Amino acid sequence: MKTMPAILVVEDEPSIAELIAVNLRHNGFRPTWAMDGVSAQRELEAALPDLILLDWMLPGESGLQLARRWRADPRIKDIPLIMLTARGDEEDRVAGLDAGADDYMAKPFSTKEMLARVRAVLRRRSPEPVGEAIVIAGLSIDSSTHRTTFAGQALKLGPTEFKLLHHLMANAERVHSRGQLLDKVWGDHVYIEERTVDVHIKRLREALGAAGRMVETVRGAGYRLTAKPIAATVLVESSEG
Amino acid sequence: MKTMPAILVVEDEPSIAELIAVNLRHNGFRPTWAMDGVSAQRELEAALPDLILLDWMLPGESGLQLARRWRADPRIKDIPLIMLTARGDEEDRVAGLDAGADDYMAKPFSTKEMLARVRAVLRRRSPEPVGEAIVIAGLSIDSSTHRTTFAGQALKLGPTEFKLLHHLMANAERVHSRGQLLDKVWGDHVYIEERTVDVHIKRLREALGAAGRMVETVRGAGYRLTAKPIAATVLVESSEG
DNA sequence: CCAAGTTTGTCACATGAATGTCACATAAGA
DNA sequence: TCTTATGTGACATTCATGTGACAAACTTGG
Repeated sequence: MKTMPAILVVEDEPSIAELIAVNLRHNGFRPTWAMDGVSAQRELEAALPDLILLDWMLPGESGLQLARRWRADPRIKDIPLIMLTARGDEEDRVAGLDAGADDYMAKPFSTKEMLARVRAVLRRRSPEPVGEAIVIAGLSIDSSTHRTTFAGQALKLGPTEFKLLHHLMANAERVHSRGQLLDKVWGDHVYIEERTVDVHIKRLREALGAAGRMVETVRGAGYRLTAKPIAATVLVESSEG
Repeated sequence: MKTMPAILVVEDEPSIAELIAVNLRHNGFRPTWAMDGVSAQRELEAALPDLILLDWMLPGESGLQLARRWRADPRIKDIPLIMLTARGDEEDRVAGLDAGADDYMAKPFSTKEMLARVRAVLRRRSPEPVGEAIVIAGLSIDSSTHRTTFAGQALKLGPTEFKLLHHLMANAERVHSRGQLLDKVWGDHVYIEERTVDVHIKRLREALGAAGRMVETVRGAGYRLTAKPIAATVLVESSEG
């Protein structure tokens, strides 16, 4: 999960809303809560979420009416929508789908089911980008096949080493501070010791074998992947300007 | 699909059928026409289309009955099916989707809508060639005869394992996340646990016997079918002193 | 319509890989 | 030499995956 998707939960029953929100938050989502159509509308004006969970029965304007209205709004109509209803009535289901819902859940539902449906709908709306292979000085990394080779020889990398190498190769020759690497490879919101990067750099070098020398340390600055590592003892005294 | 997708139109009203066929032909499809269940069946025996447009009201066997029957036929059940109905009756819609239709269109519909739905369903449902055998490293799968062999030996696969293997072989060497497999193998309107994929991978490996090693686990990413499994992994003993 | 067999999705548990952190070793710079 | 930055081995813990069991759904053959 790259970023935490924002999810607007429109549900008048506080206990249910809380249950949903807690579970969403606990699984990498950013839930916001509206208890009726008016406040939901206000939330939508403030910021567009990645997905809407909409209760069928609401005080004031019904969920169905809300869905219909939103589907007519160009800004909102492309946001995935999952309907929640107390009854498993088939007619409701059809009406909900007709109103533009992407999916439908009958209460009571399990936490797992909710998460599965939320993830499925999000997945469907945003197909994962297909990565291309990057090749630098005989070292090749391919994110679609998830394979790494050096001089035709397959290399075995762990998930983190793979992401780390991919980032370094996608931005070769550039120096990355430990903090930048943590943000880009691990993710924005993680709290991890910066020294941990060192350990993974070591593991990466180890896994790369002979190509490990391409991962250079820039003392005081961070790490860099370069096509032409300092192999020979030709020390360049001149200060690069 | 590089070639023009074949579409079987089952519709008793000649004027409507003609309208549909003309529009399809005009937009890069190869329509064939059947005016009732019997001739539709005959068409299907002759050649399997890439998609079926099925009218709800037919003389003789109803569209619903036909759909149910076809969904029970291993050869036909994987062909995308769009139901056409005169009225926008909600119960009909549910019944149609229950019978295994991939989509549903209420007459009258616009040409644009029809083409959009046809394209959407094709895009979703058949990124893989149907009817051709795929052979990779002695492992062969034939979707037209629904047969699988390894080194000439027939293998017995369950329906899900068959689809799973077919998708993996049609996109060999590529890594598929559990979510992607759920979308592509199980279908869009299904919501199941991601871990269920693991179980079916296990069953597939079991059924494949010696070829099971071709199904590789990519930790943290998903699964992949490869022609060259890690048989003789040359581990580089890093004795860097 | 029933009964037997098959397939399917889910769970609970086992297992081994991957991860993050520390302590200490080593190298670089002043 | 002293100080600081980085390399590295070890280790506890977490996490992803493998796997057997099981009930429900479905299929098949009467």
